[in-house]
Amino acid sequence: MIRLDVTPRGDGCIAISGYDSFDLHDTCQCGQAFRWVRRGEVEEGIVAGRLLRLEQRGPELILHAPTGRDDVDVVVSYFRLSQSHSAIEDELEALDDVMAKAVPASRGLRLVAQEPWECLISYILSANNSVQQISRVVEKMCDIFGAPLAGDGGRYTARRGFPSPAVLAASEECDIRGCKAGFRARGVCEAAWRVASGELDLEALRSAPVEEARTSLIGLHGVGNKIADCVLVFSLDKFEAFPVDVWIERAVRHLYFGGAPMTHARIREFAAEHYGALAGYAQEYLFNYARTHIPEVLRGR
DNA sequence: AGCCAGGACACGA
DNA sequence: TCGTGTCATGGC
Repeated sequence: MIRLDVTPRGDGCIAISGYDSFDLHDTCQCGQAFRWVRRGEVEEGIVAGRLLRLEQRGPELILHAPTGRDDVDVVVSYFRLSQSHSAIEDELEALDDVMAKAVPASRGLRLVAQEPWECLISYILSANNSVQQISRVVEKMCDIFGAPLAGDGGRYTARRGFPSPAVLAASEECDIRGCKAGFRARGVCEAAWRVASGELDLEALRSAPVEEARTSLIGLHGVGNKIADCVLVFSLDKFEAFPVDVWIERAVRHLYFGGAPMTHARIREFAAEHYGALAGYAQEYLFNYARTHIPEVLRGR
C-alpha cells in the first residue's frame, strides 16, 4: 500500500504524486481500455460517467479541471495508484529473460480497473476486430445511447457516458449494427438483456472464484475463453487469467517455444504454471512487446 | 485486391 | 475433440 500526496493547486487542477512505476500514456493507449483519447500531453477519458483529463509531469499526475472532489478517488482506484506496481514489475523481470526485456520496454504499464459492464461490452465488440475499430464502435455507441456527462456541461467535450444496460437492452439489434458492430451486435444485445434483467450480476462476479466467474461470462453469446479472460483481468481483479489473442499466441510461441505451433489451451496452461498469480500482468507486457517488436519476434529475435 | 484485426460458433469428420 | 468456414467492417 502506498501513501499518495494529493495537492489542490491555484489553477483549479489537482496534483497527485507519491505513486511508484506508472506511465499514463502507455497505460491509456495500450489497447486494454478503448475510450482514452490523447490530446497532446493530456489523456482524456470517461470513467464512471465522469470526464477525466490527465497529464503526467514527471512524478506528478495532474488532474485538470476536476468536476467533483471525488474525481481523485476515481483516478486512484482506476489506475490502482495505491498499489506498489514496481514490486510486480521486479518480480516479473526476475522471472525469465523474456520478461526481463518486455517489462522495461513498457515500464509503468498498469492494469486498470475498468467498470465490468463497459469492459464486457467493449470486449464483445473486440472479436476479430482491431483496437482502432473497437474504439470507433464504442465511441459511436456512446454518442447514440450514452447519457451526457455529469458536471461537465459541454465545456470540455461533447462526448457521452457509456450506455447503461437498460438503455442497450431497450435498443434494437439493428441500431447496434448501425454503430458498425457487425455480427457482434447480437452478443451486445443479449448481454444487455441478461445484465439489465438482473440474471447476470457482474459486480457479484468480483467476489466469486475465478472459474465460477469465467463460466458465467462464457454463458453469454459471443464470449469465449479469450474475451472472458479479458473481462476477468481488466475489470474483475482476476489477475491470474491470461487472455490469449493472436499477438499473445505469437509472442509465447516465438519467445518461449522457438516458434513451434501451440494450441491456445496449451498456452493458457503454460501461463498459469509459469506466471501464476501475475499472468494477467505478464500478458499485458507481452501484448505491448509483441505489437511493437513483432518483426524481430517473427524473425526469431 | 487480398489479408488481417485483443474470436466465437456451428458444423462435420 | 479436433479442424474449418463463416460472420461485418475497415485499414493497410
